[in-house]
Amino acid sequence: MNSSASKQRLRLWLQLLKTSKHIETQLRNKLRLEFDTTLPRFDVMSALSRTPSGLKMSELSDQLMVSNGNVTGIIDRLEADGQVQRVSVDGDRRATRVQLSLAGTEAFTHMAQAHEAWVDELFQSLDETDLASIESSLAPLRKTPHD
Amino acid sequence: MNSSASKQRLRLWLQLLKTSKHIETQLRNKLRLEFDTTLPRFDVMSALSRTPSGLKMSELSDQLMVSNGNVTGIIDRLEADGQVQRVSVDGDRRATRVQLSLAGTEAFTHMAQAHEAWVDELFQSLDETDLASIESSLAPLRKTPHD
DNA sequence: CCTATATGTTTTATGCTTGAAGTTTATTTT
DNA sequence: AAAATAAACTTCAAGCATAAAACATATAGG
Repeated sequence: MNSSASKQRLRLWLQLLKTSKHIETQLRNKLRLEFDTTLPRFDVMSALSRTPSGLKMSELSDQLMVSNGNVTGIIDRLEADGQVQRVSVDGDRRATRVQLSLAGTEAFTHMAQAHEAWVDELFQSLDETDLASIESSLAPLRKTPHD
Repeated sequence: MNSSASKQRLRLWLQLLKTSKHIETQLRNKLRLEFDTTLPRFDVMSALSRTPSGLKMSELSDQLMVSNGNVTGIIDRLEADGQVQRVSVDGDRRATRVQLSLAGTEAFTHMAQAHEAWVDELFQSLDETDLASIESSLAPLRKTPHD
């Protein structure tokens, strides 16, 4: 029962969480002030922008790691605002594919540019060595142990 | 405009976020299944447990980095369940101090023990060198640049 | 076939979260 | 001391989030 390593892991987790929250807060504020939008909406649009042909609802919730019902709500609102559209998937009448509309693509292009610059600034303190080392340390954390 | 470092920072941010979300999901599930509680409730109780004399509402929202109104709601529910109690602060009738009740302290003791073990397991892949190096890299991210 | 089971999405109930506005009490300014 | 300002909470409206149930369509197995 290596209690000291255990405590240190716990402390790292709390710091990881706190850091994420801090960055999220910064980005949320900027998105609201400069583009009058929210982080969840931005995240959804970002995922969609990487696949112009669109993503199924379930693919969206997988990628964003949020529940299905959650995605339904966000897409409902984005669709009402004309930023995305639901199109039917042929060959499967259960599924829906969601894609950015023209307006959505246009809006996202501007936001993405600003967003990248904000992140760049927030992460200024890290040089390429730090980046690579943290990335490689984080990767195994996303694998569930022993299964 | 060092675009490559900028892209790498963005990628790190997305991975940081994804990692936090993954860990949070694991912990949330275990808290629900084993203790029938939620992560926000656990976080509040954890903060309170570190200061038996209690914390003011504003101290809680500072520490947890959530809004005031949010804390009000969580404390309302915890209080209704007898896990915490609001006590008045003498010398300032605006403020409230919140502290764990006897039942809350008892419940938290069990949860904290399990929680530490879960985190220890989720972070197994990191040894003390990794832990120290990540901790020191993360710290500057929580300082707002130039101010 | 046709029943069972699995998949894709939405709905429902409840709780979390935010930002802004409101209330009450303290502190500062004039 | 009165008026302005600030601080500590709570309330409110809207959106985000989850888990579980419901619904609709697909895919298998007998």
